[in-house]
Amino acid sequence: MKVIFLGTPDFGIPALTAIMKYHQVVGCVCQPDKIGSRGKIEFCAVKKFALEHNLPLYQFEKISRDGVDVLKNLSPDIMVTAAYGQILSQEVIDIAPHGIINIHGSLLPELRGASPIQYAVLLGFKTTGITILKTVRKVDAGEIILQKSLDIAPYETNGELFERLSLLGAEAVTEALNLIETGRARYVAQNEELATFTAKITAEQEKIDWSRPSEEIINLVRALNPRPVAWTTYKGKRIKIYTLRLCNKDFDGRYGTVVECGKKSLAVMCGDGRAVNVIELQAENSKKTDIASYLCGRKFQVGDILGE
RNA sequence: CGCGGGGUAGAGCAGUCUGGUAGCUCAUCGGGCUCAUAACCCGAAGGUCGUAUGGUUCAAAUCCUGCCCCCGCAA
Repeated sequence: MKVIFLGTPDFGIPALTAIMKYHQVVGCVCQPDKIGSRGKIEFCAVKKFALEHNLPLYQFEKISRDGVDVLKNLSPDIMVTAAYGQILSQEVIDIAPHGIINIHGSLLPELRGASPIQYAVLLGFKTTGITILKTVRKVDAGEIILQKSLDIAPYETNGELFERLSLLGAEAVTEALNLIETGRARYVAQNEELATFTAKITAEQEKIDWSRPSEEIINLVRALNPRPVAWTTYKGKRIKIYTLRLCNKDFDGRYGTVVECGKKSLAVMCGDGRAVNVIELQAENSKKTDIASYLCGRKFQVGDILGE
């Protein structure tokens, strides 16, 4: 089939790679270039990939306004979206005879919206997966073509899960395209009553609230790893926290207090009376390091308070 | 020209303001103590202080300049 692929971050790369193998990619669409950190322009993963593989690339400020005619002229059989990042109008949805299918990183109808993978981790889900669904005007509400599930490991980070799901998404979309091409696809409506919604993680959420229970803090930290990373403060300076583990020792103290500080370990009290060990962190102006290295050059003392 | 911080032994940092032959913690190697140890004690090795082998100076990690790389914030 002639396929137009719409995606922006690396989530869609495995899927795009798989699609190229079995179909003709007549166009790639991604979000316009954005100014990255410190004013440099950064190309998104899909753009880099398209350039490397000589795929026709399109970047629309607003696809529903600027892209319809362009994409129509490519006469695709179907369009595939994977974390593209723009809401699609009915006009866009109707461009291809087979419409648009979307690769979504959750088991719909749970976790619709912008951040399904982060929220699966944030909420401490034990299982999640990939849903291939028909794109309709209402976000992530279309009929389901197929789903594949995946167990989430106890301390798995968003980044790790993201990568596994992107691979699973490639498998799933390959199967789905095959079903559609051979006319065997079945479309199953979602149960609207079970739908839950995820918004983008806000900056407000990134600051660790040590008064929360240990498990919740651990989930927050791993949900924000590797980006945008949870943080706390120490003596007025911001420290990013990449990895926490539940501490197996018992301590007393108010939340946010450093209750243990050895040569290679640091434990902080949480709101539920349990402590967590800081494993990986990053000070301002430095790189991410493990706690042992961190403590070589910077000292904490038992009784220090974090987050104030 | 968005704002700011940094590049010093394998690692993480101090020293830079107030120029004067480089220091701390961890790791490494050797030795000791111990029933034993990731613990403790003693000792050793390891750096032309990002780079131009640039400028100022009797003397530069430290002051001035160009370049490279890294990071935080804001978008």
